[in-house]
Formats: sequence, structure tokens, C-alpha cells
Amino acid sequence: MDKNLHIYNTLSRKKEVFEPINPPLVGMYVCGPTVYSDVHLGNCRTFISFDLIYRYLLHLGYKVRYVRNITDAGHLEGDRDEGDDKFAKKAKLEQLEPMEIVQKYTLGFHDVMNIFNTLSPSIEPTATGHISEQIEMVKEIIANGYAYEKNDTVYFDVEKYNIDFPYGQLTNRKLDDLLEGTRELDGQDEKKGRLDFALWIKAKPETLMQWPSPWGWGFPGWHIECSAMSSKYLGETFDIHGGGMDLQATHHTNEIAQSQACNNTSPVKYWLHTNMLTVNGVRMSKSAGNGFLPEELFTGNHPLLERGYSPMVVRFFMSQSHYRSTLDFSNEALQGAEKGFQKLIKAGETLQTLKAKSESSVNIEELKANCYKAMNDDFNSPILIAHLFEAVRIINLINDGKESINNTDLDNLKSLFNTFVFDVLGLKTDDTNESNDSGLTGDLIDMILNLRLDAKKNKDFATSDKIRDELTSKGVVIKDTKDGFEWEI
RNA sequence: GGUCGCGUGGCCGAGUGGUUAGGCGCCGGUCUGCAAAACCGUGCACGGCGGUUCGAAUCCGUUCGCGACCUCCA
Repeated sequence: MDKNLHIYNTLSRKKEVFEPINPPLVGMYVCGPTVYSDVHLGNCRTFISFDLIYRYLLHLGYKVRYVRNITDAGHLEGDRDEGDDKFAKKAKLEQLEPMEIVQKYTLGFHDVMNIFNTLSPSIEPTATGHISEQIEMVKEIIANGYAYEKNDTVYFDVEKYNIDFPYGQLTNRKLDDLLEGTRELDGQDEKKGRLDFALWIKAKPETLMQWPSPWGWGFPGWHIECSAMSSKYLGETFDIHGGGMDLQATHHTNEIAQSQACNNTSPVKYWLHTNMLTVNGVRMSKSAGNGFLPEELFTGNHPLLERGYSPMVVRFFMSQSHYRSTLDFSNEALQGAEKGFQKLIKAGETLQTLKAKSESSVNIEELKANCYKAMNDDFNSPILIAHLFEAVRIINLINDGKESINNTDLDNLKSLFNTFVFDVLGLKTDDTNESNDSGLTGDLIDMILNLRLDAKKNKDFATSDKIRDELTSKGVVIKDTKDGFEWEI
């Protein structure tokens, strides 16, 4: 089954057969969040996408070491390796220690990941926990001649590196083209080249987070942590590196350069990039101010939202698009996803009640093969879901007595459904039956509806309709069943 | 300006040189006192213009529109 997995590699810009370096082991590194503010939905999409990938690799039987870092230092506000650290800035703003900021948003991030039912990574290393590894790496890069020190700050020499290695390979760009898009250095700049970036940055006296180094007190550049931590936990060359597409051009390009310059080997076999979440066609981002917080989506407390949607509906919604496509957010799309999700879950419940016959009129083997085919084609969850809805149709038809299924097929169907809906897509039944009060309301509604049932039995439809209308207008949805009723608020 | 990507039916979103994507919506049917819900079924597409081909929405060219990256962001 596993030799069929194809994944799209950003490095080659095509789909390749997935062959781990040391099967069945798989090393996967994903760039995690910078924990200086709440994660928004766009961030979540990336982590949910990689959760799907992680889950499928596990399902195929690979032993995956999944490393996802927490950036808690070194990430600067500006674009020129100067200015304030994001954490320090936030800390000053909220009058807290930088590590209090880190702690707060790390916990928040974990909460959100749990709510979305993502599996925890095997290792979740932090930048501040790996300062010495980063310093060692910078020393090595200097020793290899690809970095230089200037006034206690260390820069990576991009143009020198490019003589020996293709710096812009990940985005398929030539150095000259890259230089063209860069602004001129002004006279003050310490950098030799316009594309050079900081590996280690000299601290100012007031810098809140700083560490001693061979170049004096300072802090690491943003990119070096990922190079240091990925090679520490996954080795100098590992299988999969992932992250959002926005990281491709700068962060990942620099990461490759650092690792190559330090270890003299290409660090990653397969680069995977997830696409952006958009709102009205425009990328959702912190700086654009069009970000949705998960909480806002769940509660519906947002100007653009008509109402809230449950976490699993959101996860399902995201799974309905491919991870490399942009996904556009709208009320209508969300509502559609909600209906679809409920239909899928309901069919799963119906499936448990089906009775086997001696003959099968349905083809479960083919369905199963189709599901694997979809996932093996670069984790194509939208196609997988299309096939799962074929399963839904089959389940409902059997339930209606229009198709039949034998024991073996029924077991297969159950296992198929379980595997893909819950294990691979990572969906779960929503816990919607949270009791909002002591149950009194429910008892009262039951009582009223029992009175309505009596009216119906007496063919007093005027009364029964009146009760229904009034309850409906108060938000109680009534569904008559054969010999009673169901309701929900 | 440079690099790259996208444009699919009312909405979201897959995919392929000729055969149904799928979900939601709409419409029809079953069920129901009537509804709702549920289930079944049908129709509604491939930005414009050229070209290649027996045949293209799918390949090529061109044009229009949109977006991303090149600057912090998953």
C-alpha cells in the first residue's frame, strides 16, 4: 500500500513517490507558531493540514517523529534585522515578562490545537531552549566561510553561498532576480550584501531577552532556530519539512542555506507547503487585520459572521479543500460544510445499526481502493471526502432496504469509515449536548410537546400547529417522528 | 517592476484530452394531517479570443481579471 504515496515536493515542483530515507522511520519538521499573540485561523489551517499528513503517514504504518517548534525568541518586528523583538514589544505593552507572553500564547495555541483534535507532535522544541545549539551552528557556519561578524552581529553571506549552492532554488529564482527586488543598502548598514541576513544579533542594553555568546551578549536570528533544532532531532538530512507558503521564499530559503553551509548537505528531501486561507479572496494575515480567531468563529462573534460554527465543522470545511489550494471563507461555504458534516456523521451512526444480509449488492472493495487512491495522490482529502459521501449514499440505501450488504462487507465498511473519517481526517462527533441549565427547560419543552402530541391525536391541528409555531419562533426546532417528537434549541 | 499561481455551474471546491467529482443551494419525488427533518433522484459549469487535435474545460499562444511572494506573518 505504501509504495503508492505521491507527494508534491516544492523543491522539484512536481509530485514524487514518497520514499523515506530510513523506512519505516519518517522525520517530519513543521514550522510552528511565533507565540507573541493568539493564533488565527490561517495558522490553524496549516497545522490541521499537517495533522492530516501526520495521521495518514501513521496510518500507513510509518514511525513518524513529528517535530514542530515554538518560536519564543529572536523574531523581530522589522524587516532589517533591527528593531524590537516581537515578544519584548508585546511584553512592554502588557507590562509582563517576555516569558509570560510566551507562556500565555503557547498555552492558548495548545488549547486551540486540542479543540481542533490535532495530534500532538512528538517533540515541540523552543528557540530559547536551544540557544547553545544555535550558537554552535553559527560558529560552524563562520568556520566554513559563509558568515561574517560585524560589530558583534553575525550575518550570513548570501552571495558567497550562492557561488557554491543555488540559494534561490526553493522558489526557483536566480540571485540576480532576487537582488533586483531588494532595496539599496544605505550607508549605515553593516551588511555586505543586500540579501544577507542575521544569524546572531547584538543585544542593546535594554534588550529583555539576551544570552552570552562568542560575539558578546545577543540573541539568535529568526531562521537559525529551525536549522538547529531540526538537525538536532531529525538529523542533518531528514524526510519532510513543512510550513506555510509564506515561509517559502525567505524563512525556508535561509534555512536551507544555513543547514547546507553548516552540515555540508542538503537538509530536506521533501519540502511541503500549505496554501493560505483567504477572506474575500485576500490572504488572512495578522498584519492585514482580517484574521479570524478560532474563538470568534466558534461563537460567531465577528462582524463578518452570521453565527458560530463548531470546531469539527471548521475542520471538515478545511478538509474539503486541498492543502495546496487557497481556501476562501464565507458564511455560505461554512453553512454548506456544516450540513455536509452532519450528514456524514449521521450516516456513521446509521452504519452502526445496519443489519447484514447473505448477499451484498454494493462494492466496498472498490470504495476502499478509491479512498486510498485519493490520499496517496498528495493527500487529496477533497477527493477522499467525495468517496466517503459515496459511502454515505450506500449506507442510506441499505438502511432504506434498497441495497443489501453481507457480513464481511459490513465489517469492511465500518472499518473503512472509522479509519478515514476519524483516524485520518481527524474528525470526531461534536459534543453539542452540553447542558445549558439544570434540565428544567428541557423538561418543560417535553411537557409542552406532549400536550401537542395529545392535540394531534385528537386531530386538533390548529392547536398543535400553534404550539409548534410559537416554539419555533423561540428557537426550538421540532421534528415529528413516527410515534413522538424530537427537538433541539 | 521581477517571480509564480489562479480564474470551474447560485455558493464552496476536486479533477481529467473523449466517460458523474463531491458537499451546500435550487427543482422533482418518498414520507407527513400539514410542515420540518430524513432519504432518493434530476438539471444547472469550466473568464474572452485564436490555435493544435477526430475530439479540449483539460495542451499551446494571446488577452482580460484576481491573488501570492519579492518586507514581519502558517
